[in-house]
Amino acid sequence: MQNTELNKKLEELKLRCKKANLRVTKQRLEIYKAIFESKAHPDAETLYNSIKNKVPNVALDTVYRTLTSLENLNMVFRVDSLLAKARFDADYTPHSHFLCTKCNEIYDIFLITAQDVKNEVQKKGLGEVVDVNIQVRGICPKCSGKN
Amino acid sequence: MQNTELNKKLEELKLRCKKANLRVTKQRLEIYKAIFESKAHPDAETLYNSIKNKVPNVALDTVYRTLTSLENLNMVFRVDSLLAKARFDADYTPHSHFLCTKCNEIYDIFLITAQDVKNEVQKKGLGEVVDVNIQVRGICPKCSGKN
DNA sequence: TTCCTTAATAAGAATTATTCTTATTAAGAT
DNA sequence: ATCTTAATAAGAATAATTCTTATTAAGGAA
Repeated sequence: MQNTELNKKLEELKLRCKKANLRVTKQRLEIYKAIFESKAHPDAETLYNSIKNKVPNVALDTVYRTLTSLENLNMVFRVDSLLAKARFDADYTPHSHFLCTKCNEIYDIFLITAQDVKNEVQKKGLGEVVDVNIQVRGICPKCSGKN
Repeated sequence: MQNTELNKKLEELKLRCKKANLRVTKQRLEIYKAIFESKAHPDAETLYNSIKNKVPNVALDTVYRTLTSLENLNMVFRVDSLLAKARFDADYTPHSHFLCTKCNEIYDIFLITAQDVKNEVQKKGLGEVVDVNIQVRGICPKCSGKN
């Protein structure tokens, strides 16, 4: 059996939909799959284009609505990108983002933990932490030297 | 003599304008002053309203253009806020942001250093770091308990 | 000071990401 | 198989930001 990881996630998504009284639609599943399978932290329009073949006349608006519902189900999250378009990630393993200011690619960085930040903020009573976003902007190795 | 800190900054701004062949305009100075004096990480429209009395018929577009030029001069930076509107900060002392998801206020947190993150990324050769943004989202003490 | 070049501005149109409106479709409970 | 209503497609609307153009003014030169 292939794609065990993805299938597990899809089952989890279905479960959470049911718990939240949301219907399991082809659009929700396909959009989730597209995010899960991409390493590029895609934006709404990219996702829209990548599912068009599977859901022929899907509307861009549906992608936006679905992204919001997936976000509420904690199946994906919005990457704070300083770019015009919102971008999304389905990978909840603790990591941070390196955003290349030349090519706009977002790379995952797995050596810095947001958990320490969370603990510290919580400990000092600064507020109730929902999530921590550590984002590094810079020039990626591929782009350094260019232009 | 009052506002020594602000005056120093304004002199620095003038200096950087000259170096970059940018003209020192009343609009640039007033917009910078408004950001410097605010602790609220204001957005473009807020700044627009707060300088209207000093620059009566300033255009919102000028605020946007000026913010970009101040950003290029490294006099202000964009706070990555996950909100629709971009928000700005003139405080370059190392700090992070706590964004309250209820009231949308952005609080400065001075106990986490982005420098360590920068060093680590650079050391591992992941890229050339321009800036690090550590952002915590959550509920601030004022808002917890509400609703 | 006055003149000159041109960067910066004001005004408003245009653009673009995102959200809303409405009629239609289909998920899933009965 | 039927029914209720959440989710959808289509396209209009909204709102943040940027662009276009004519005008103004910063600041260097005369």
